[in-house]
Formats: sequence, structure tokens, C-alpha cells
Amino acid sequence: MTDYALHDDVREVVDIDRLIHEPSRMVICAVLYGVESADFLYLLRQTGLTKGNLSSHLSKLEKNSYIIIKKTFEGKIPRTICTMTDEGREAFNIYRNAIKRLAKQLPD
Amino acid sequence: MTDYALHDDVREVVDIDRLIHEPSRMVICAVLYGVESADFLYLLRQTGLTKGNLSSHLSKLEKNSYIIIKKTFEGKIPRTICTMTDEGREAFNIYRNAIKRLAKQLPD
DNA sequence: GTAAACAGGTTTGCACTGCAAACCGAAATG
DNA sequence: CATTTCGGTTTGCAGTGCAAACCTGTTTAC
Repeated sequence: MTDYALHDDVREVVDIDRLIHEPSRMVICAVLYGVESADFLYLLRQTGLTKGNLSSHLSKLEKNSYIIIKKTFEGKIPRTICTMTDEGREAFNIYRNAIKRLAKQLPD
Repeated sequence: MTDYALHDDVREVVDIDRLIHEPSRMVICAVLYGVESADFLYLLRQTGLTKGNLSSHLSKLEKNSYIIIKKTFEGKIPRTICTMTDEGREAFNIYRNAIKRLAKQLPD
């Protein structure tokens, strides 16, 4: 067993934001980060998640103040609009940087 | 809401290997990938995990055939040696590539 | 009119998870 | 002797993600 020093950027991953690290939510966040806001059906198409899972992941993001969910009506049809908060954007930024540093340190 | 096409590499993250995606196990795997084998105490130091959590994560990796755990004695003291299997190495490779692709696609 | 289908979500049920803390046997120490 | 340390494993439990069931209103079919 020759010694192989692990870079701190790798070990740092244990402190990564679990809310975003969950793959389904990471995709949702990646979409929301890139737009000003998005409705439920758009997110459904972009993420490929089921309605149920999208709904519950959105609720979790909302409960943690990463997004705001506003329900309106477009004529007679309901419309659920999601917007990432500043807090959510900051968290996503931190996560993104952590992942980029991690990726750099993993062996080629 | 202007359209913002998500790259497939990002969406792909929903299929990522959950066994490795768990941060504690990702660190364990990163260590084991870099060495031929490592014992429990070495892993303990390198990962910074508690004994209990290290033990249970190792068991989970073993149950999924990502590593082999061999218990021996060094004189009177027990020694638990962990070795990554070929299957584990391949899984880690795939994971690593997925993370690198993801990192590339996340906005700067 | 009314039954059936559909749209847009939410809620539920449950197996599984990760973590902290408790536990364990053997060896060393006082 | 008893107590502590070493090298781990097991347990308890709150929280998780997923699939499937459900719900409310609207539209379509007859």
C-alpha cells in the first residue's frame, strides 16, 4: 500500500450541499439557474422526471428557500411558476464550483 | 421564460451510480482507486469518516462487489484490508467520466 | 345531460438510507 | 484486579426517493 495523498478538493465533497447533490434536483436546479423562471410543464419536459417526483422535489427546494413557487391561472388552466431565489442561486454556485474542483482532481 | 436547452450531459446525471454518488463513498472509492489496497485505519485517516460510518459504507461497497474486504491478523492486532475489484474500478471510471462531463456543462 | 377521459399537479406508502451513538471482544495499561 | 484503548460492528431512527394512487377541475363523447 503505497501512500497516495488525496487532494482536499476530493475530501471536501463530504460537505457538499445534499439538497442539490440529489441528481433529480441537480437537474431541476440547472434548468432553473439558466432561466428567470419556468413553469411545471416546462420543467417536466426539460428534466424528464415524473409529475409526482418533480412535484415533491420542487416542494423540497421551496421548503429550503431555494426556489419560490407561485400558482396562477392562465385563463382556466392552472399554471405553476418556479423561480430560483438568490439564496438558491448562491447555493447552486457553490455546488457547481465544488463539482468542478472535484472533477479536476479525479484522476484522468 | 426564454428557452434554455439543457445539455444531455447534465440530464444524464439522473442515471449516475448512486452507490458512488454518496459523498462518503465517493471519497472512499477515490482513495481505493488510487492504491492497490488499503486497510481500515488508513481509510479512516484519509477519509475523515467515523469508524462506524466507514465500516457501514465499506460493507455496502462490498455487498455490491465494488470492493473485497479481507480480515487478517498482524501478530495480535486485527487488520482489515480493502481492495477495489475490477467491477468497482470500472464503475468508478464511469462515475468519474460522468462527473467530468457534468462539470464541463455547468455554466461558468 | 352525464359519463368518461384528460390536464395539472399533490399525496401516500414503503423500502431504503446515512448518521450518531451504543456496543463488542481482545489487548494494553495502571 | 479494573479500566482504557484499539479496531472495528451493530443498532435506532429520522429522513429519503420513487412509484403509484389520488384529487380537482376541464374537456370530450355520446
